[in-house]
Amino acid sequence: MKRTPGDTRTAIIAAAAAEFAAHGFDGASVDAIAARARFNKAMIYYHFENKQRLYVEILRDGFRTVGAHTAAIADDADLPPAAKIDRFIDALDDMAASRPYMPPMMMREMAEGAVRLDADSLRLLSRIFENLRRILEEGSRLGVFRPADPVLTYFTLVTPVIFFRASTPVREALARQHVLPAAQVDATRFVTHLKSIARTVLAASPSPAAPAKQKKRTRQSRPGEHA
Amino acid sequence: MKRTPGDTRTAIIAAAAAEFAAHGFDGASVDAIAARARFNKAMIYYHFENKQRLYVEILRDGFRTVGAHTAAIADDADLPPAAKIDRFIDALDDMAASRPYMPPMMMREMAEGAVRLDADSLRLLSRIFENLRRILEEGSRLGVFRPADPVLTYFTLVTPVIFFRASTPVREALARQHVLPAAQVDATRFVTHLKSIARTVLAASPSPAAPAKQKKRTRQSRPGEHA
DNA sequence: GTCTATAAATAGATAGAC
DNA sequence: GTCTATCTATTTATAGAC
Repeated sequence: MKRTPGDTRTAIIAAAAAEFAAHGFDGASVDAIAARARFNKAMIYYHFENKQRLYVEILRDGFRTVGAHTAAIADDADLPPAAKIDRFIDALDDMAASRPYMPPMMMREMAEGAVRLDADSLRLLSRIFENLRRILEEGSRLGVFRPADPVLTYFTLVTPVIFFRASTPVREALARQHVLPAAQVDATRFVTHLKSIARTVLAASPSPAAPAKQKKRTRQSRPGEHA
Repeated sequence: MKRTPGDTRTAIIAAAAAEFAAHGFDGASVDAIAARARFNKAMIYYHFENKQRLYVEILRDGFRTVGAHTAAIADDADLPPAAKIDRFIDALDDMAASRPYMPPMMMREMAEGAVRLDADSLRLLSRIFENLRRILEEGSRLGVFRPADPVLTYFTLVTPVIFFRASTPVREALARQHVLPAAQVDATRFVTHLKSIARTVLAASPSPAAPAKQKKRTRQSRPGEHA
């Protein structure tokens, strides 16, 4: 149970993230965060200015990570646009997997109009959108995507990932009550599904919806690989 | 400023819905709800057992309405499956428009694992899913839809509507900061976009995405529903 | 850096007057 | 039905010992 120096802050952040995700900003008490981190409440105020700064720091870190990740994808000169979309979706799902507290926190933050996000956090959040927009534009410029509204596309591709992962507990509860199909739908299948939708929807040509009868594309992007 | 009898309860519910949507269950104080309803806090406890019952009642009413609406759509023998999907999406968007507090409340409730929903509320919620499942099955049986996983479909079609409408304040804030395209994307366009995706994704044959030959039906809101 | 103790404000909920 | 006043628990945050 020995703690290495610098760990305290990290432990508090981890505990806070879990509490904020589960109960929201108001529902998560500083006491509960401290208890989960196995520290005293005063410790939190030693390391952080107040509850809100702690909260914002967590979100900001998440936004920054996805922002950097998706920026790298958008910048990759070797990657065709269709592959970039796949990677973009993967980047979101990777965040959700490695930071499971992010989807719930983002859902709540959207729900209350992002009132707790300062300008800096909003900028970081908007960069994710911006990176998607750039990919769409490149695809359109190269003629492989049809012109697509970035906002519409963002909400059809990004938010389902957030929602799906955030709703895992509810889906499991419904499955236990036998109101959902017993067969669990895992995130990997969902992501695959979303990618295929993205491909279909963004395709430039009046291409068919069904891949069944689809002629083999000569040498278009066939990006199945995960990040 | 005269109140007709029976209005008190309604006023409290309206105020509570707005507060819950904006601040969440824990963030919305009974005092604030009472103040918004222009009543005293004690009035709330006269009409409702406690804060949580009031909260659940609001959600339950919303679920029940969409559940009934979508059930009627699924049951409609005259409607082809593709049109039913359109109507299903409309039903969700109608709820979001007439009950703007529902999307935020649903997002928050998902985020915390629906811990406040009793079995009855969960049943009402699951009926919405069930109605979509029935439409998909019918379409598949009739050969006009490809077999589609109802859970995957639910999360690609339903959650974007919720998320999009719940995020209206944030989108507007970002637009004011000029980080989003100035041209506002309105809900109608988004719904149209979603319907076209649904059609493309669900199409059985390598058929065109265009809804060329759909019978025109006046899409009308259900009678006697909430203002 | 970490703790105990406590201040100060606010929460949900109730009693009882009218 | 509606109000004022209040009880009790919990909240964020801080002071100060070690």
